[in-house]
Amino acid sequence: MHYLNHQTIVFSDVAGKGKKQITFNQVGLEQAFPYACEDVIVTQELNQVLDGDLAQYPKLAKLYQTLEVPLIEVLVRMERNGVELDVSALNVQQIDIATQMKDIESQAFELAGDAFNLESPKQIQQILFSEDGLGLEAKKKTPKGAPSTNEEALKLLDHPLVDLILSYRTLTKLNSTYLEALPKQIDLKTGRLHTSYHQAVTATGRLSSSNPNLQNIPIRSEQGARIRGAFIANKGNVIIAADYSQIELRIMAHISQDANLLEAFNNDADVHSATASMMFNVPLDEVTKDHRRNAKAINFGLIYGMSAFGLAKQIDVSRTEAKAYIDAYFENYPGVLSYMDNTKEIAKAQGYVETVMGRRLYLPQINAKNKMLQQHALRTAINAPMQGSSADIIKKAMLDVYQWIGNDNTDIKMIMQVHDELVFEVKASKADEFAHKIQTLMSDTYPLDIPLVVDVGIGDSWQQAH
DNA sequence: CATGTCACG
DNA sequence: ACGTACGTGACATGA
Repeated sequence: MHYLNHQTIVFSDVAGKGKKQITFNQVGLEQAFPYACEDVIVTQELNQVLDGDLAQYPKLAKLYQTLEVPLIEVLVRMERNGVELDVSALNVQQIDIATQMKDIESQAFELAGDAFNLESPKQIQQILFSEDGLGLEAKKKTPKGAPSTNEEALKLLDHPLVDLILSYRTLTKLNSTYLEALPKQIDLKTGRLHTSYHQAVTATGRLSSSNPNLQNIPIRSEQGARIRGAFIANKGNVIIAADYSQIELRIMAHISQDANLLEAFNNDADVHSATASMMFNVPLDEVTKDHRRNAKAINFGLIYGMSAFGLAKQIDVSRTEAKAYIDAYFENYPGVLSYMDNTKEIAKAQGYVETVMGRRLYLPQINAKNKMLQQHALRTAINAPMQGSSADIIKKAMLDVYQWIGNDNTDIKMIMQVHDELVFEVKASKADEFAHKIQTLMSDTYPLDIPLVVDVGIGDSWQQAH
């Protein structure tokens, strides 16, 4: 509509939608024919228009032609490879979890004095906050103004029921999103799980993954790690997982050229400890866990374009203290401060920011009069070059690794990408050799002038690789 | 279909 | 007075 002033027939027009949707092979020819032909024609006409537009931006055209277009083949290969799932392990875990859920449920009903749906925020809200219920004081509201029952809000309450609710939530989340859903999505022909990667969804240049989303497989909790452990290699093979260490902070060091940050990475230091040592003015061997935890929160905050408020909330200190931490940081990393300021100025002046490979993110709200919208755009301006450059670099690595692997290699397959991590299924007897080669290819620092560290793990499950 | 919540990097 | 650290996708509820 925008480029061709033409309204296309959409898929739901010919196949219906929702539960009543039919598959395309059930659509009659008289309907399928114009839809399918129009798709081809429109694609070709769009290509002409967009190719012309892109030619106005030589740097972007090059990024498109040398990075994004060649990557398509790699993504296709990865989608078709798929990954094997240990369904019986998931079934065993599901029985465990079902037992725990029943247990929690009966305890919760007893405390509440009545049965209720533990998965309904509305009912939880009634139980906890209404006069008929426990009459607790709600500390937080949802965007719509209702009392919030999310984890952050519930942790502020002092009542045994909230722990039960939170535990129940964790279990149902894992059960419905992974334990129940994943086995159903196994392809009957290949016996494996095949995701779809989306190359043109995110604002920053990252990929996304859906049906199923293989980029949010649990890892952080114990039960979660057990689910990840059910992603296995085919018989005779092992999983190799290779991930970039602190890639976004390294990119920040590269772009800002801050002397202290560069030095930390050039010496292969533990960056959070190094930050803590500088900020709190203590020798490296006197950095406590608390120092390091706070420094780590600051480092993450920097990547996200933090405010004193946001940092305060994250590490549970007053806004004044948070502000003091931020000031201490910038005193020691002045290059980072000027980078942040420069980025915001550039964003305001040109209306977009760039990654290391020249990918652009346009920020139409950057000069908005509505301060909230503008501030959001400013934070995005800070974050996008780091998140986006990281995406550039791993995409480049995927091309390099794929070129080495070749299209039809049965000894090694690239099977997943999780933003800063590549996962492979490799012949067990060649695991060490391949791990080393992958590490070498991914460690190529182009276009950064700072070392990139790649952690490589070999195991017979994805879990063991971590 | 909107809302709330929560899984990941 | 409100909202407030980036980017995603999936699920259940309930209108």
